[in-house]
Amino acid sequence: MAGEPRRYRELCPIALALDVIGDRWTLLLIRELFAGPKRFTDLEQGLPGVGSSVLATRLRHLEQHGLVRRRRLPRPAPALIYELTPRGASLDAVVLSIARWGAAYLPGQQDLVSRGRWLLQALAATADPPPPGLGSTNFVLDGEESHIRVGHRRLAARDGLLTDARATVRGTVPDLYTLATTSGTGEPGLGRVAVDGDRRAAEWLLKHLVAGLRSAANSGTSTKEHA
Amino acid sequence: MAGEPRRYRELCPIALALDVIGDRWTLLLIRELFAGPKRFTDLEQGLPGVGSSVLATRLRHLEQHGLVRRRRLPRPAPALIYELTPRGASLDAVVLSIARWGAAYLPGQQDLVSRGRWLLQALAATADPPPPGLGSTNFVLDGEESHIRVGHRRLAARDGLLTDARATVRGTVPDLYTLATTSGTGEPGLGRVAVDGDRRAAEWLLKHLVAGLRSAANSGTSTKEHA
DNA sequence: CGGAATCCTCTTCGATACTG
DNA sequence: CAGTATCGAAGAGGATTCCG
Repeated sequence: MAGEPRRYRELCPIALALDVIGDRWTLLLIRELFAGPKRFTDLEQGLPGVGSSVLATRLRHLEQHGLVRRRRLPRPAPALIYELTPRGASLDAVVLSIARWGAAYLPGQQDLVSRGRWLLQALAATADPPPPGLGSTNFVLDGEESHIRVGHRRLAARDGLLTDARATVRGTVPDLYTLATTSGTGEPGLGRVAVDGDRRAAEWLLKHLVAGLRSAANSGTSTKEHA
Repeated sequence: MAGEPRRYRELCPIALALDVIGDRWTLLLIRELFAGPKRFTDLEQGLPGVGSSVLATRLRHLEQHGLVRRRRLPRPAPALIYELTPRGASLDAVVLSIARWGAAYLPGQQDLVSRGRWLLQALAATADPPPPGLGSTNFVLDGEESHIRVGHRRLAARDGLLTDARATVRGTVPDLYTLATTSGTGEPGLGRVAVDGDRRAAEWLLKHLVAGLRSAANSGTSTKEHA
């Protein structure tokens, strides 16, 4: 029995929004679903520390509010998956603005759980609109497969590999993190990551991504905070 | 003793952002500060139900992270006020995107606490960039003074009255709420609100505001949710 | 094996009371 | 006015158990 969930009861769009997406774990759960449909267990893996009970409660809440849909996959994959509805996907502006604001905290972090795709989502969120000719690229980071798709006006990071990617970048998450957050003098090139396929295309994409992240991280008025 | 605040400990800009602004009440507190500097007691009034202990904890947290600054006002006003730092003010994109997304929930609400300025913030957040010639306007709603300033590319709602406003709109919050959310056939005019000063200017501004709110509320894929 | 419900402990919240 | 102290209630975190 969850009882009535806590609400603000204010006639204010921010308060009404937070009644739906303001609970702990909710926006991170939505971050996971922006990377593609997920099973319950996938979500547990993508939200370290969440606890199955809280996750089930959040999923039910989001389903009731029409942000998430539960769907049974047809054969040959007898799995129950969760995915964003159009209303849920319309949170992209919210998720992007939070990711851009939070990018200022990315450099210099230690002792945090890391996932390749989180870093790719950060890079995609902070990137400028792609110049013509920039190509979608696959990534295998710490053995985890994901990709960055180059769309019309923005980049998007999702799970899995594309069949039509221009190149595949391989390495560890620390490798890419170092490449992205270390302000080497001039152009550090690829650092320790390796490339299959069109190396030029991968270099160009990475350069575009790193420039965007640095710009977002610096526009944070570089407050180092936390006495 | 608060102990260590709970953190996600993920190398992800969204998780790092939510470690700072994700706690209950925090974004609503920031909403209040976007309307101008506030004393502790003002904030309590603007956050019905918060409890002074939680408010003090949130303010300390935001101060430590460099989003909020505490300042002692000089004579003749021996008051301690809280205000946003530049880093705190850089949350405007986050607050705006949440307000726009949440605007879909505004129509048809009942039994909620209402404040004139919250509604003005909602209208300012969802409004399109102002056309040239649109003028700043004062509002007195349920006796509470606030205003909407017409800026370069956006509107902003704050507390208090401007000395150089084009007009003053007077009425109750339900009056303005009805005017804003009731899709009357064609143009409902001013409804029950009254205008001092340039009536044409006030009508134009209100028309602009209402159009923006309706557009934002409808782009929400009108899911009525919550069984 | 995936998808939870249950149980237990700990933290946080909300409300009231109290203090410099 | 600007908070701190306190306390019952609600929520989160973690492990285990259950069910199809």
